[in-house]
Amino acid sequence: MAGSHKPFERVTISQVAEAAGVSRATVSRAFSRPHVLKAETVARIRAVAQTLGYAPNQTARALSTGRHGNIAIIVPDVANPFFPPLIRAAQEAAYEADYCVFLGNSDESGEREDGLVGRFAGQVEGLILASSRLPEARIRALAAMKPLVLVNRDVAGIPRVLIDTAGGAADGVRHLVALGHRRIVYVTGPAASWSNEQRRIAVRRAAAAAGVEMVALPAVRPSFEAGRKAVAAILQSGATAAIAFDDLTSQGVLAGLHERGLTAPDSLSLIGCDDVAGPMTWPPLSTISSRSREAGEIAVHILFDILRGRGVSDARYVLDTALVLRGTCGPPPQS
Amino acid sequence: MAGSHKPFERVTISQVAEAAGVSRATVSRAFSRPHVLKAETVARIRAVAQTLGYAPNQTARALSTGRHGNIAIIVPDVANPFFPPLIRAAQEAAYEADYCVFLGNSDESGEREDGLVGRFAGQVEGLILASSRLPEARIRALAAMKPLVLVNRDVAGIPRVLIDTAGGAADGVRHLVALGHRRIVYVTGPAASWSNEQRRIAVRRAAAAAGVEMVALPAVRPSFEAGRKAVAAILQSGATAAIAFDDLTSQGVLAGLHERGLTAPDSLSLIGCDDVAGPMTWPPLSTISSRSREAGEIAVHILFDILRGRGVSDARYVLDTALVLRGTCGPPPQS
DNA sequence: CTGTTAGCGCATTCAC
DNA sequence: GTGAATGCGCTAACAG
Repeated sequence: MAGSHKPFERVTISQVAEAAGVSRATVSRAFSRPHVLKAETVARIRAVAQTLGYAPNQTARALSTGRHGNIAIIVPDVANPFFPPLIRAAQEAAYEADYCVFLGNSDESGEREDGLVGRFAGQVEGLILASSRLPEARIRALAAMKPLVLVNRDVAGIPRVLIDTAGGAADGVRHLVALGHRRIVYVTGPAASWSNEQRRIAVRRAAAAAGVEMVALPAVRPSFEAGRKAVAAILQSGATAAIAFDDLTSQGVLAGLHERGLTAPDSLSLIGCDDVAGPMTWPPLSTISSRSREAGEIAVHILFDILRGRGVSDARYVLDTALVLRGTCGPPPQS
Repeated sequence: MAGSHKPFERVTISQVAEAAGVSRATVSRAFSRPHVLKAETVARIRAVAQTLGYAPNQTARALSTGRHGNIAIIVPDVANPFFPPLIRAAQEAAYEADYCVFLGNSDESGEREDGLVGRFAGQVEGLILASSRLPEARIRALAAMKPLVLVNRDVAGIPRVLIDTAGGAADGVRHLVALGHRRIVYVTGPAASWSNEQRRIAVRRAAAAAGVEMVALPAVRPSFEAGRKAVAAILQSGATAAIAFDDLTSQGVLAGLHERGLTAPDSLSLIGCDDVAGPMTWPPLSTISSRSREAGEIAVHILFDILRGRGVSDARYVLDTALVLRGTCGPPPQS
C-alpha cells in the first residue's frame, strides 16, 4: 500500500537515493531534468519514489533555484461576482503551466493590498493586481521589484489588461437618450477605482454630447446594499434613467424600486455593468458586457511572458465591451 | 529613499549582518524572536535592514523551520456563488493570523483536486477541502500526511464543518405539502457531492413521511444552464413543485419557466438552496439558508487549532439551516 | 545577551 | 551518464 507513511513527515531525496542505489544528484535529475539521464534509470528511480511516496519539495527547490512556481492574484473583493470568473480563469491558466496561485482579498483597501503584496513577495515569481486600490507611485515601486500585471488599472509602463467599459457606457447613454431620457444618473463606484473613473467620464461625455443632463451619485462601495440605498437619491434627482457602476449595485437599485412598489423600466430605466446578473434578475437587467474571465486568463499569460524573459515591459491589452439590452430600459414615464 | 534597489534582487541577512556589525544569527533573531535581544540592538538592526531594503525570505525560513505560513483551500468551482463568501472569509481569517492562502479550483474533478493537493502539499501547513470530490479513502490518506479540514464532507475522524441543509430541505418539503403539493421533484447536484446526498435523502424521507411522491431529476453539474435544461423534465414529470440542489440551478429553472411563458409559483413552486440569489431573482427565490461565510471562517480556525498542536483530531462542526420563504412557493395550479 | 556551528532539501557546478 | 561537493537564506541548538 502506497500511503502508509508516518504522519506529517515527508520523504526526501536522500531516502529515494539510498533505496534506488544512486546518488542524490541522480534522483534530483530524474525529476528536474529527466532527459539527461538514461531512460532506464529515470524509470527505476521514479518507481522507487512512487512506492516511497516521494514528491519534490517545492520550498527547497525554490530556495535553490529562485523559481517558486507560484504567482499571486489580489482582488478588492472575492465575493463581488465580477472577480470569481477572473480568479478562476487565472487559476486554470496557472495550473496548466504548473504554477500555484495565492489569493489575496484587499477588502477595497490600499493598505491591505500593500500588506498582502509584502507577504506574497518572497514566495512568488509575479503578481496580478486586479482593480488595484494602490496609488500609482506605489504600483510603480512594486513593479520595479517584482513582475507585475495590472487588471483594470491603467498605469503607463506597467503591463496591464483593461476592460474598456467606456464604449459600452457611452452606448448606454445614447440608447437612453434615443428613448427620450433627458436626465441620467450615474451611480458611482469606489473612488480609487479606475473602472469607475472610466465609466463616469464616458457617461458624462456622452451625456454632454447628446445635450442631456448627467448627475453623479455616490454609492461608496459597490454592493447590493449600496444600490438599494441609492434609490431614494435617484428618484429625488428627477432623473428618469440610471447607469450604475456595476450589476451588483443595479440589483440593489432594482430591489429598492420593488420595495417602493415601483419597477424598471416603467418608473426608471436602468443599465448595469459587468453582465454578471445575466437573466437572473427581474426584469432581466440591461447591462454593459464584461469579460473578466478573459481578462484573468490574459493577465496570467502576459505575466508568464514576462517571466520567460520576453521584453513585455509595456503591454496594454484592451478588451472591448458592448451594451447588452435586456428588459430594464424603456421610454421615460409620462409623469 | 528606501525603494532604490536593483530590480528583482533581494538583500540577504548576511548583508544586514555585515552592515550592522553583528552576526547573521543576531539579525535573524531581530526579526523572528526580537524579545531575546537587547531592545537597542533590535532597533539598530531593524534600522539598517530598513535602509538596505531587507525583508526576511519566507522560502528560506520555511525550509529551515518547516513552517511555511501558508494554507491552501480547494473548491470545486470558484465561480459558483456559494464559494466566494467562504473563500473570502477563509482568506480574511488567515490574514489575521499572518498566513497566506493558496486557492485551487478542482473544476468538479477529483483527479484535478488530487493534483492540486500534490502541488500545495510541499508549501503549506494545512489544507481546507471544500465540497471535496475525492473518494473517502483518498481523503483519509491525505489527512494522514497533512492537517486537513473538510467543509461539507462528512468523513469520520477527519475534522469537518458541515452545513446541515437536510433540516431546511425537510422543512421545505413539509411547507410544500402543507400548500397542497403531492408530487415533488428534486433537481440533483453532482453525484460526488455530500451536500447533494444529504438533500436528496432529506427530501425523500420527508416526502415519504408526508405520504407524497418524490422524483429525482439529474442536473449533472450545478449551473444556471443545468437548471434551465431541467425544466422540460420537471414539467413532464407531472410534479407541481421542485426543490433544486442550489440557487444557481434554481435560477436556471426560473429562466426556463419564463421562456415558456410560465412563472413561479403559479405554474411551479420552487425552492433553491444556499441563499446566494438573495432577493435578486424574480420572483424572489424561496430557498434554504446557507452559511458558507461562517463555514470558511470556522474551517480556518479549526485548522489553526490543529496546527497549534491541540488534539482536534475529530471535530465535527455542524451549522444549522432554515427555510427562507420568499416568493416562489404557493399552492399547486388547479389544472 | 550574542557568536559559532550545522543543517533544512534540493539544484547545480565540476570531475570521473 | 553519473557521483561528489558546494551553496541557496535562514533558524536552531550549543557555547560563551
